[in-house]
Amino acid sequence: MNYTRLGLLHNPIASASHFNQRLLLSLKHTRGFTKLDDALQLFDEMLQRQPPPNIIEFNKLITGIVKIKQYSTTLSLYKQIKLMGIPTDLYAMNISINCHCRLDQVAYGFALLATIFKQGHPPDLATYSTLINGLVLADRVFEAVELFKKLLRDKLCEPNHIMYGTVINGLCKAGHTIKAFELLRYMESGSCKPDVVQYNTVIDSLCKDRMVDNALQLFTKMTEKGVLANVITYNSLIQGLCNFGRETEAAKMLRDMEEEGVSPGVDTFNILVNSCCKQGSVKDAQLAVETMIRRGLHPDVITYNALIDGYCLRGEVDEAGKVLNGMLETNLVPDIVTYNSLINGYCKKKQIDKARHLFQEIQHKGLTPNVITCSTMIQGMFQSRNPAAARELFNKMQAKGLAPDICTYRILFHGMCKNSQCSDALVLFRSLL
DNA sequence: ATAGGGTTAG
Repeated sequence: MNYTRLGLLHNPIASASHFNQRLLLSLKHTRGFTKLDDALQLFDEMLQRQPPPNIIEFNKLITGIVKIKQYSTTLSLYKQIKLMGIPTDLYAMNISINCHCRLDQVAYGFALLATIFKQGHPPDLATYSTLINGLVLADRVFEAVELFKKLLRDKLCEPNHIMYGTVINGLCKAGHTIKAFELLRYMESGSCKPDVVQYNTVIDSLCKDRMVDNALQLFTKMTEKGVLANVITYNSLIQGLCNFGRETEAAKMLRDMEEEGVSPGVDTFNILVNSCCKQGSVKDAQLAVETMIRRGLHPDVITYNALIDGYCLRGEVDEAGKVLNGMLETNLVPDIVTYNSLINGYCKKKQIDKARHLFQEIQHKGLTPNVITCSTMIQGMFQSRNPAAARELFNKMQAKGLAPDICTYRILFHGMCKNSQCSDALVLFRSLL
C-alpha cells in the first residue's frame, strides 16, 4: 500500500481546499465588499456636501447598488435622503418600489404607489411595469394580468414593449405559455411591435414545455418579420434541442448562429458542455471547453461544475479532482454545487469517509450544505451500510431548518428497506400521510 | 439622461 499517494497533501481535493481558503480571503478584499463600501462612502460624502447634490446624482449611485442586489441597503439610503430633506423624484420612487418587490414586499410597493398619487404626480409606465413584475415575482400572476388589463381598460397608460414583456414573462412563468403566445400575437397586430425580448421569452417557454418545434417555428416567423435573433434566442433553442436528445440539430443551430454573425458566449458553450456530460461523454465536453478557450472565452464555475459532475457521475472522482485543481488555478471559487458533485462521486465509489470529510470541510469554509448535499450524504451512508448515521443526518438537517424533499424521502425509504428496516420505513411513511 | 422586461448551469 502506498501511503504517500493516499496522504492528505497529495489528495487533490484536500490541497485544493487549502488553496480555496486563500481565495476566499482575497475575495473579501477585492470584489463585492469594497465595491459596496466605496459606494456607501461616496454616498455619505455626497450627503454632507453643501449644497447637497441633485437627486439624479443619488439615483445614479444607487442604481449601481441595486445592480449588486443590495435592496435593503438601497431602501435605507433613500430613507436617509428623505431625512436630509432632499426632494426625491419618480425615478427614486420607482427604484424603491422595485427594491420592495425584490424583497418580497409587493404590498409596500403598492403603498408607494399610493404615495405617488397623494403627491399629485401620476405614476408612469415604469412604475406600473415594476409593480406588475413584483406581482409576478410573488407568484401572483393572475393579479399581475388583472392590473395590466385594468391599465388598458381605464386607459391609464399606453403599454410599451417592456410592460408587454413583463406580462408575457409572467404568463410563461405561471405555465400559461399559450396565453403568452396569444399576447405576443396581439402585439404583432398592434402598434407596439414585439422585439427580440418578447420573442425570446415565448421561445424559451415553448422549449421548456417540450414544444421545441413550435419554438423553432416561432423563431422562423420572428426572423421573417425582421427581428434579429440574439445569443439568448439561440441559447434557448440549443438548450431545448439538447434537452430532448436532438444534439445534432443543436450543433447545426450553433453553426447557423455563427453564420448569422451571432457569437456564442460562455453560456452557449456551457449548454453544450453540460449536454455532453449528461450523455456520459465527458471527453466531448472537454473538447467543447478547449474550443471555447481557443476562442478567447473563459470557462466559468458552471463550466467546471458540469465537467466535475460529469466525471463524478461516472465514479471518476480522481479526474474530477484534476478538473477542480484546474478550476482553482483560474481563480474560480467552487460553490456548493461543485462539492455536491464531489461528495456524490466519493459516495459512488464507496469512499464514504472522504465524502464525510468534504462534508465537514465545506462547512468550515462557510458554505452551507443544502438539501441535495444532505440527501447525497444520506444515500452514501446507507450504501456504506450505516443506516444509523443516515438517520442521524436526516434528523440533523431538519433541525437545521432544511426541509427534506421528495428525493430525500425516496433515498431514506429505499435505504431503510435495503438495510432491513422495512417496517420502520413503513411506520415513518404512515406518519407522513 | 437616473428607473421597469428575456436565456443558460447544478
